[in-house]
Formats: sequence, C-alpha cells, structure tokens
Amino acid sequence: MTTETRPGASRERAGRFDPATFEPKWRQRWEADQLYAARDDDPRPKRYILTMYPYPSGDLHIGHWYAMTGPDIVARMHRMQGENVMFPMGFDGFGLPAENAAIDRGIHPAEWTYANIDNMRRQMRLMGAGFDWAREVVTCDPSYYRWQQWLFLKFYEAGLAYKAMGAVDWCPKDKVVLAREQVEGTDRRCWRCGTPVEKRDLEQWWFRITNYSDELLNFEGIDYPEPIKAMQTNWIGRSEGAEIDFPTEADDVEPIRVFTTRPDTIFGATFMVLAPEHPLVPVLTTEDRKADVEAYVAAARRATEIDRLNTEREKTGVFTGAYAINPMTNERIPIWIADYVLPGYGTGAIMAVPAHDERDYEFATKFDLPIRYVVAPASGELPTGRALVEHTADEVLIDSGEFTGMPASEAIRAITRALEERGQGSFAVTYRQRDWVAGRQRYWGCPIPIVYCEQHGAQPVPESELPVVLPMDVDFSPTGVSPLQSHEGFLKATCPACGGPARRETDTMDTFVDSSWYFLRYCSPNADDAPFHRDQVDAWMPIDLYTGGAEHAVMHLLYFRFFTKALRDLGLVGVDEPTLKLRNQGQILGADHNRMSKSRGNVQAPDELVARYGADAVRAFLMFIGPWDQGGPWSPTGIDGVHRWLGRVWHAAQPAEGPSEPIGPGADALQRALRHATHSTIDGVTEDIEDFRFNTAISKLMALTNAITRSREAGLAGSEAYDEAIEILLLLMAPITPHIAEELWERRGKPYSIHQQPWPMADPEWAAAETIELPVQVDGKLRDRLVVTPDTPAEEIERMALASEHVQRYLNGRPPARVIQIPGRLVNVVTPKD
RNA sequence: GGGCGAGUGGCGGAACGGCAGACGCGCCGGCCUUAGGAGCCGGUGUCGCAAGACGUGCGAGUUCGAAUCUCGCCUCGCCCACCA
Repeated sequence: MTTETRPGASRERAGRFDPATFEPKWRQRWEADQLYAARDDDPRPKRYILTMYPYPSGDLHIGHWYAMTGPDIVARMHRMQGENVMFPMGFDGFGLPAENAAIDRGIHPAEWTYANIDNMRRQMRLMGAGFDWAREVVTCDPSYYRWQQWLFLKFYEAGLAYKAMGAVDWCPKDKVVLAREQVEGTDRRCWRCGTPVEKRDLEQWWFRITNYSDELLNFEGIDYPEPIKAMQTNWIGRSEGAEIDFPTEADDVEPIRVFTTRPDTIFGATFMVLAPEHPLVPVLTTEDRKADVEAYVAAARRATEIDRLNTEREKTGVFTGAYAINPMTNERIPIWIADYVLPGYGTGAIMAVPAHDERDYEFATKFDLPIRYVVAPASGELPTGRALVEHTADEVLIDSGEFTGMPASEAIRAITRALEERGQGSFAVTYRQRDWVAGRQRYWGCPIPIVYCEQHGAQPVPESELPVVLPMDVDFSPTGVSPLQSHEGFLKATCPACGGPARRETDTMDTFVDSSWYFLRYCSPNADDAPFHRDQVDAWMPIDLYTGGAEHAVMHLLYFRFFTKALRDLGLVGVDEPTLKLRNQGQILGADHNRMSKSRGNVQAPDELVARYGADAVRAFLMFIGPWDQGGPWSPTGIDGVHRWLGRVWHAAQPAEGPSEPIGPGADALQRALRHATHSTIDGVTEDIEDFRFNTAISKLMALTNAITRSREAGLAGSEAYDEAIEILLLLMAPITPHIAEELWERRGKPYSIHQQPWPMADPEWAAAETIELPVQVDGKLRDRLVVTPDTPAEEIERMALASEHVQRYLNGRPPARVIQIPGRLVNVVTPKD
C-alpha cells in the first residue's frame, strides 16, 4: 500500500468529519432559498405527500423523527425526480393537555400551545426535514377554526351535524364526553388519560358518519395497509340479515321488531328478549311482573358499561309477563328483558333461538326455557349440552314446517321472502358503527357556532359573525366545568331569527374535527374568504401518500374519510377519498425493548443525539433500524455504525489532490466492477425508497461505500469510474442524509443544490453484471459454483456443471435424471432414483 | 371467543419458490497511539483439526428445490369483543 492510499493519510488532508461545522449552515440556506416551497403554478406533475401533524405537546421525541423522516425521504426523492412536491406541516393546536397545563400551572392554554409550537418547529428544522413552512396550519388559530365553524354550519344545514340525546361515554377525570372510538380496551378507558369511562345520558352534538358506513367499507382504488382496512371494516361491523316483526298479545301495541342474521332459525325462536331500555318494556309488562321488571331496569341502568359488557358474567333477566306470537310457528312465546341485549345495536330486541346461539342457550338453560334445534347436518347429529352454532356445508332445516329439508343458506332468503310477503319482515343491514359524538365540554377547542333562543331554539350563527372567537380572559380554576359556562361575555348572544337574547353553545368541537380537513387547508393556507379554494384543492388532492400511526385506524383515519365524502356531497371537494395511499410507521422502542417513557428512563432525546452525531446520522440510523412499518428498539451503539459510515463517505468523497493515483494492471476490470456496483445500486435504492424499505436502501448505500473504499485502496481514486461512483452515491444519499450530501457535493465543486439535481438513472449496460456466479445444486443442495458470462449457452452451462468434481461425487458415474436450469440463477442436477 | 400480524446468528435485521444470515451492532485478533470508551484492517451461524455434516418456532404436505406456498399445532404482539 502506498503512502498516498493509506486511509489515515488522506484523512489528515481532508479534515475531520464533524457535522456540526456544516449542518446548520445548509439548513439556513435551504430555508432562505425556499427549496421546499410547492408552487401552485408549477407545471411539473404534482405530488402531495403528507405526514400526520403532531400535537404540540412541547418536545419532538425520537418517534416524531422516525415518523417524519420516512415520508421526508420519499418527498425528497420525488423532488429530485422532477415532480412538484407538496410536503406541508402544521400543528394540531387544540386539546386537553393545554387546558390541563393551564389548570396545573396557571399558564394560559394559548401561551402554552404557541410556546410548544415554537420549540417543536425549531426541532423539526433541526431534522433537516423538507417541509414547506409557508403552508403551515395551526388549528387553534382563529383564521383556521373560523372556517371549521363555517364547515360545521354546512354540515348542520345538510343534517350531517345534529343535536340529540344519547347514552355517551364520559371520562370522569377529564370531565368530557368521548366518541366510542376514543374508548379503549376491555376495561373501557379514556384514550387520553386511561381513566375508566362511565355511561351518561346527555344531549350532545353528533356527526352523521353512519350515513357513510357502507361507502367507508369500500377500499377500492385506495392503497391502505391490510390491518387498517380490517380494523375499519370490523369497526363499522356490517351485518346482513332480516328485521322481523313479532306481534304481541297486548291490544293497540306495535309489534316487536327484531334484527337477526339468522332468519333461517326462526322456527327455533322460543322466546324474545328486549333490552331493559327498550321503549315497549313499560307498555308490555303485566301488573304482577311490574315490581320485578322495574327493579331490574333500575339495576341495569346503574350497572357500569364494564359490568354489562363483561361476557364472563352469568346471564340475568326477568320475565315481563307478556307474550309474543312467532310469525312462522304461531306459537305464544314469552317476552323477557335482559341486559345482554344492548339498546344501541339492531332494534334493541331479539328473537331468542337458544339452539343456535350461545348466549340464548345460556339464558334458556338458566331460566328453563325451551330449546328447539331447527338446523342440522345431513347426518342429523345434534350436539348435547350446547348450542349448534358452527356451520356445515350440508346443513339443512329440520322441524321447520314447509322449509324442512331446505339448505340453511337458502332458507335465509326463502324465510325472509315469505315474511316479507306477509308484511312481517324484510331484508335488513345493521352496523355496529354509531354516529360520531362531536361536542366536548371543554374550553380549549373550536367553539360550536350555535346559539339558543328561548323562542327559536338552536340557531346557527350567521356566517358574517364568524369566527365565534374563544375568549382569552377565562378562569381556569378546576371547577370541573368548562370555563366558557361562566364567561358572561361569551354566553351572551343574539338570536339571528328574532334579534332577542340568546345563549351561546359552550361545547367545543372534538379535536378530531380539526384534523378531519387540515389536509385541505394546506392547499389554500391563506384563503380568507373560504376554508379552501376549489381550484387549489382540485389541483392538489387527493393526497398521493399519507403516513402516520396505526393507532388512528378507527379514529382520525375514519373521520377524515367521512369528512372528505361529506364535503364532496356538499359540493366543496371533487374527490371521494382523502388519500390514495396510506402507510403506517412502526414504533421506536427504548433500548430495553419497552415503550419509551419517562418513568422507565429509556427515553432518547433527539436534540442530544444531534449535538453528538449530527442530524444526518440520527435520520439514517432511525431508518436503518428495521422495516419502517415495523419500528424497533433504539440501539445506543447502533448509531455509531451509521456515524462511521458517514465518516467513510466523508473521506472517500474528498476531492482528489494532485495527480491521480497510479493505476496498475487490472485497473480496467476494477473500474468496470465499480461502475457495475454504482449502477446496480441506483436501481436498488430507488426501488427501496419507493417501497419504504429505507433499511435496505441504506445497506445498499453502505455496500457501495465499501466498494468505493476498496477501489480507492486498489488505486482507483481520481479515475472517472471513481468520481462517478462518489457523485452517484451522494445523489442517492441526498434524500436520507441531506446535509452531508450537500456539503460534499459542494466540496467537489458541483453546482448548488444537490437537492435540485436530477435523480440518477442507471445505465442498464453497467447495471447488468459482466459475469455471474451460478450456484450448482445436486438434488437441491449447494455443491459448487460456476462463474460464467450471462450469455453462456445453457448446454455449455450444463456441460460445466456435470463436469464438476463436486457434482460427479454425487452422481457416481451415472447420468443425471434431470438437469434444471433457471437462466441466470442456478443449475440443479437431479440424481437418478435408486 | 373473533380478526390481523410476526417467529431467521449473541443483537437489529437481509433473502422475485433458487447460494440462508446482505448491511450494521456486539465480540475476537491485529494496526496506529503517551493513552483509547477515538480511528483503521481482518475474522465471526453451530459442530468439526479437516473433509464435511447440521441449521430459519414444532409437525406434516406440495416441489427438482421451501425461511418463503398449503394444512395442523405452539409462542408472542396488536385490534375487536354478550353486536343478535
């Protein structure tokens, strides 16, 4: 090895790799030059890439870096590929933590929120992420929420927002109602604070999301991860079946309507069960049963939702004394009430078929009610001691009048049709999904633009009076009620209908309303005459790529689809879906494989890491940990490896000084090998980034770096192939490690900015290998390798393979039974069977 | 109970049905240093001196060939759950 090529020597010339000396400089310059501004009048093809905006909790944690670096890389590559990329950022400004900070520490929520936003904006700049800050949206700003109020009024006019009584989930700690989607786990905890929720009957604002249940089940034409589709589908919970009317014996009482997915089992319906809350309960209950029924209803009301939904609990219920008529058998069947029938699902009443439903079976056994099997496999074998719920292909109806012998699948339709002809039933679809409770009894949110007049009731605030501004001078003493309720100046309003005195709505909107349309506001961030302009929305929407956490599967990711469809029906947008493609990042865990939390002491603060390693190393290491959608544990030593890699790139890319290195014999082949490595890396990295495989993209870049280093040691530094390799390496690194790529690009005398250079294209001739190594297998086991040129004829390869002594050993002189060749991939010699 | 994922070296992870373990961490050895918790070079699946054998949670199957496809188990994670 000559002195010139000794690694240490060139390092001394180049100076130490120290990101702190150049990273801040480039960030300032990129920002000053508005390198990432997306312009409406740009003729290049648009690409709208969006990552979920953060809640301004105060600090950007490593998880934010992880979530945002992925889409930033994709956005940067697409920019270099000549597209007009919009990659905006904003803040989810409203929310409870701000209000809690006010209560705990006496800071106004606005002050707390905007201070946090300032800090987080600074931290995001530190990441070197290419956000278009000119489009920033802050949802707690009146210029934003004014238009949210405007949209609310459009929803209200269209009947998509309405006020109604309902049994809602209530968090006793946050003193606020929650949407069903915001209640988590078997023990039904508040999604924010983890407190078990209670059920309360309250008058609330709702969004009619259920109008769109069917459409929300349709994922055609959009690319969502399978788990998200499954979760949304389960959440919406579509069931097909029938609604059937069971007349009662009482005079002048409407029949009991039930929903069932198993109309084929109606001949086995031996009793009925109503939810305790069912409106017919007081009407139907006989005098002698009244005391028992009322006691049960009262107890059911007191029981918590947790108790009630506990499937382990033994069934309870009481007889009402009343009877219904099974419309198919004309039998009198008793009507019971029980809390395992839920008031909010289906019709709140069921026909109980104990032979074919486990819950009904349990109930019938406990209360000694008849159990009649009406479906059986062809063998006629019926279970004992349990319900028959599983299906067999040959099952048929038994003991079912004229339908006896009919396959059950056919009977579902036949029986429903028969009931329909008699006016006693119809095909029906039911959903688990309920409407979205949109109001919150809190201060720090978007005020609902409604006033209440003694005479005219709820009245929308006229558009000209928007925004209804959140007053700043409020008292945050923890009284448990929204400070808006005691703010006279806010409460006092005028009825738009009569001009008389009115009282303002004090509920504010769920913060998920804010995030249901922010992506549209990014298209028209400065519009002051509308929430957004149709031409700009038409130009940018739909989002081409949306990224964020999977924990929003049935919350934000359902709500923003609903909003988009509702806005389409209001004529405000022209798309059916907000985004064409969704990707979820995984979670970064602590080094101990646990979730990062202050109490565990395993939290990695990004600012410290940047100070020590630079932003590029943090970005690259996070992306290198594993598949982006999988996440993984932070490794305090792993980042050293990425740092070392950047150091190797740094030294390899320093411009050659003086005469180029002496090139010895064989240099031509070495140069060709380096070119092959370079050009095959272009294709690999491009595909990997497109598919969110940042970990393998980086490993390919490391491998190319290793090839470059070896070629330098072989004396190639300064050669054409070497310079090309370095420059392509820098271009491919630019999206991932933007600072070092820019710095080295400049040091090599290339024009500013590397981020505005065209993305490299592989030369197919170089990308193709000159020689390939073919594995030779005998009976599928590797025995030898052949080095051949790609155009070697198959007969020649077969001859070489059979000539191999390693192959001969297994053939023992016999001719092979078969020789399988996969061109360019392998040869497999199959030995004859003895 | 239902749905969806995932099980590969000491670790994070690679691998269009075709060379298992790319790339990196760690570890071992060496170089350079007054020094090394810096940097650089080499080695590193297991067993074996070697030739070689064995290896992707377990068990079957399909195939010339299976980490990959099929079936049945086991384990872990996430979501939903008295939804008629």
